[in-house]
Amino acid sequence: MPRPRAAPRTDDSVIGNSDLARTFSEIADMLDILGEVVYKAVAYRRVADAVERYPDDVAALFRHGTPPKIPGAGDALSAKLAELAETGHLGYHERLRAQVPSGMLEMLHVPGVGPRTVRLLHAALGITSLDELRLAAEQGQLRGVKGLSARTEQNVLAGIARIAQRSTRLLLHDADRLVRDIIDALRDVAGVRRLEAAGSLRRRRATIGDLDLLAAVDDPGPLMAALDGLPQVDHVLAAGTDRSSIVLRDGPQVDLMVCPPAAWGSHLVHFTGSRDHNVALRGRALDRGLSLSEKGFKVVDTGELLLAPTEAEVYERLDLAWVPPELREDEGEIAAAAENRLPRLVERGDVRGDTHTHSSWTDGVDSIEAMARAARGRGAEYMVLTDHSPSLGIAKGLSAELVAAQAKEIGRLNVELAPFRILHGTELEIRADGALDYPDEMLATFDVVIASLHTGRGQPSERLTRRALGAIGNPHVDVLAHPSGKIVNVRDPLPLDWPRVFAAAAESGTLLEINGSPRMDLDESLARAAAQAGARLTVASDAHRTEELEYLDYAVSIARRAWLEPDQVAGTRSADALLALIG
DNA sequence: GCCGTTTTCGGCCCGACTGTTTTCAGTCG
Repeated sequence: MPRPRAAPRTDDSVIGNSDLARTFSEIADMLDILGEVVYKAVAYRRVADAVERYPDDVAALFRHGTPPKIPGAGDALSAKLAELAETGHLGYHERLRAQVPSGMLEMLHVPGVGPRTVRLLHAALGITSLDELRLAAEQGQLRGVKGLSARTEQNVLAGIARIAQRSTRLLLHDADRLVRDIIDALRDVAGVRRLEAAGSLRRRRATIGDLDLLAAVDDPGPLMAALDGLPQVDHVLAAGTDRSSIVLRDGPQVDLMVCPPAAWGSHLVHFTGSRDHNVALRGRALDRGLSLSEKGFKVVDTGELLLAPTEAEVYERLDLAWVPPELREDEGEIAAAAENRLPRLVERGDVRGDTHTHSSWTDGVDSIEAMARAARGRGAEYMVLTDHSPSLGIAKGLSAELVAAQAKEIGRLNVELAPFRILHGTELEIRADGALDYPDEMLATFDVVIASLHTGRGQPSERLTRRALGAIGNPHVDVLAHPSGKIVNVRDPLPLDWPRVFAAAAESGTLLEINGSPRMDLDESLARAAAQAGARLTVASDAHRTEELEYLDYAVSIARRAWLEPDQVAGTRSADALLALIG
């Protein structure tokens, strides 16, 4: 399962964070298949997660003699990280690979097939790959293995067929739409008191695996029946009294959990996750003589069950402040909640203007006026219109003459739409050679200049970094837009040297954009690192049509996951204060 | 393999559902 993307490799590193994480994760799977004590695999997975989310290049830090403190890595795993970082190889990993072919790791992806089953299939039938497994199931060989049946064969074949469908995770934007439709269809079913999205959707992760729903009901029967009967349902995976899983025609799986209203709080905490956050909460409960599950708190000594109707009551009993869902990743939020120093996260309502929008003057669909009216309708006080500069030919970038004409049009609209304001900006191309697309005298005429890298993406890290630093260092450039250049499920991030970029942005006061379009760039780990380096950020929609102005909400979600407070986000200011800030 | 305001050894989070089973292990979230 993809996680928040890690820092990309820099030029002098031989192995990136995601490569390190993948190796450790593979070791964990192999240990499981070999039947090692489970906690060993747990330890490798914990370190894999931590490395994946680490904001700096872990291997480079090892090579520079300043090894980072990775949570969960003791002497043994730190030594293995060091070996991998310095040589690009890990002897231990290679020895395990000799015992467990890579095909056996792929078999773990089949739903219902875990390490025990993989081991069993290998021992009984010599199966070492997904293809061999499919063949054996098709030929009816699995039913001959003790503990397996003809039914297992069907499940395995169905599972293998589903693997291809589920290869990419849902973009948050699409998941929202699917869940909204399902909730609308089920909300009025008899006996449903509450119905909400939970899981990674509620935590507002950029990509979603399964869709999780929680319902408080008087009687689960009608709701479960209604779920199974939805037109968008392809088939039912599992149906119990407390939970049900279905697969939608579009591919994603929906897990619906039901609970009595009196246990809503503990269920919502449990089903919102993340796994690591929940594990930490349950450990904290045990410290207090309580066993926490979705049902509530069980007093260990007496077995008495203490219900938690609200989330706040769950956290309160653990001596914690209520933790916003976006922070529930076991990334320091529990300690912060214990010490009452959780951030006052930026909210959608704090944001007064959008700093990146387009119109039909370049590659947008709607007129400037339509965009402005729609933004105003969504509660904005202002928007920055940032149509493209000329060298981005595909986007009909604006000549100097058209820029002047656009300024006139904006002046006219600002009279008409006052007090709403359109600030005149540009999305300025940072050319492949690092030159900027308009001369400085012309840049000085814009209210706001946001600079972007769209071309020369294949350049080495140092060259890309120097282009970004060049733009940041130009006094007329106010924002570095979608800094990593990634697009979710489509395009990998550029391998910039982030510590240098963040330091330069903090020094010059150049804002770093959090773009809420399907780019979702910066992501939360980079945005958090940027803020910790002292840089200020801005949230923006990058809308090319009025409907896309809602992307601003997604940028706010990333900002919240990055622990940002209102002051750290530029657009929480009035238009005048924003202009004063970027001076 | 990690870790310690009760611990340097003995723990390490909890429950539902499924399948093949006569009481439970494996898988999943």
